Amino acid sequence: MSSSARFSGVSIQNRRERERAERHQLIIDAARELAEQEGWDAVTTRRLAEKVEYSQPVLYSHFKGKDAIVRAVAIEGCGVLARELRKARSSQGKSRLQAAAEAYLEFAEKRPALYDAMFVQQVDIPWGTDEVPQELRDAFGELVAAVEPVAGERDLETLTEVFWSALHGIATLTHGKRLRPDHHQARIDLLVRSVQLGTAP
Amino acid sequence: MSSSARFSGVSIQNRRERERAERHQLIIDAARELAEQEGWDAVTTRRLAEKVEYSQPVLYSHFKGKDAIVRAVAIEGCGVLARELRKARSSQGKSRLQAAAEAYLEFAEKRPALYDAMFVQQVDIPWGTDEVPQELRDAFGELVAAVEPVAGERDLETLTEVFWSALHGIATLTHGKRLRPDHHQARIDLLVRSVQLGTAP
DNA sequence: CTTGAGAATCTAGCACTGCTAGCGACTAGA
DNA sequence: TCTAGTCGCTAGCAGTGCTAGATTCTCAAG
Repeated sequence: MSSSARFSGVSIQNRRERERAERHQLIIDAARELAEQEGWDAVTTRRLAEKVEYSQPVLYSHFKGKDAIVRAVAIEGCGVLARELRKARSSQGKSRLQAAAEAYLEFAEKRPALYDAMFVQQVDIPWGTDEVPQELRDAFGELVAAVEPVAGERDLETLTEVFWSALHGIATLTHGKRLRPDHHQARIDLLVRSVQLGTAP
Repeated sequence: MSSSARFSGVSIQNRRERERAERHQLIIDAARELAEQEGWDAVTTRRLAEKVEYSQPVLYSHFKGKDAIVRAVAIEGCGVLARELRKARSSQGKSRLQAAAEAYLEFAEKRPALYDAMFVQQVDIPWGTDEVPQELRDAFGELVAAVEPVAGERDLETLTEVFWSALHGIATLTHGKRLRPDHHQARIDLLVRSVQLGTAP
């Protein structure tokens, strides 16, 4: 085998891998778009395959199953949420806590399908001691950073979990039309004030 | 038609209606049991029909579809939750708020399938201006009653919504293994304290 | 007691789901 | 040019929710 032939082979292999990675991303994007346009019920392997213009089995050469595709969308979504929360850090005229709460709930409201994949559908993303995806760490880290200034003597991580739970509860119950649509801002203000109040004076 | 014949006819009709009502309840109970034992994924129309020892179409003579069965289970579940919260009212040694929070989360943890039907799966139970089932009113009413003593000058219903959201968030995130299993009690205490703190001194 | 109308129930099937075995075409290296 | 081996496709399986149409059963009237 000549050196040029070997080089050519490697190059072709590289191109193949690149194309494969692109198609991998194409599937994730198509799934997210389909879900955002028509809901997760519309995301069937057949429709997804049609959207990416391949046959169904191709999906299974990239992902172990439909769940794995949803999981990939969810993890990307965590990255988006983390960036949104980071942007909110620098919003003027309100506390970090308030800004984070509003940014979080705005994300949940504007991208309900994405939010659903991330936190409502149980897609067993590793969360405990396992290898937690960086996107998740980032998102939770942003919440910790928002809570930190008001934690006072209270345990930071526990307080963040409670704050997050309240936001998550508001997000899902609002989406399910279980809370009065007006009073949305009042709930946010009340929550933020409650979390702030424990600060040591 | 003789008078006795008419009476007999009415009686038979009554018996029929009674048997029909019993079977209606049998279906709901079977669905709940199946869900609690093996999860909602296992609740298929076929397995449910087998469990009640009728064919599938019988289910559809009682309910418009599978969703309606889940909804019936969910509404009954709200009744159960309401009673649990009511029981917690009279627990000694802790505030009403604390007792309600613990009772709510214990219910969610001990009957995850039932909780899922009630508040996670979106089964569009009427909630807004429509005819809201009494069971739902009762359950939310119990939460309002628990929050009322500490509301102070804050809007009672809004504060209850926030409190409920936090409980719901903790319940679902705990179930999805998103929160640290130890620290459960710490989260409850922190939440209760935060909600209490706003009370006018 | 027989009979026939009407209700109650079941069988069988549809269109869909996630997923996969196995075939055929195409590619790349000898 | 020939031959491995990869690649993607067709076709199919077992399952889903749901329903049309046949069948069985019930019960009052004759």
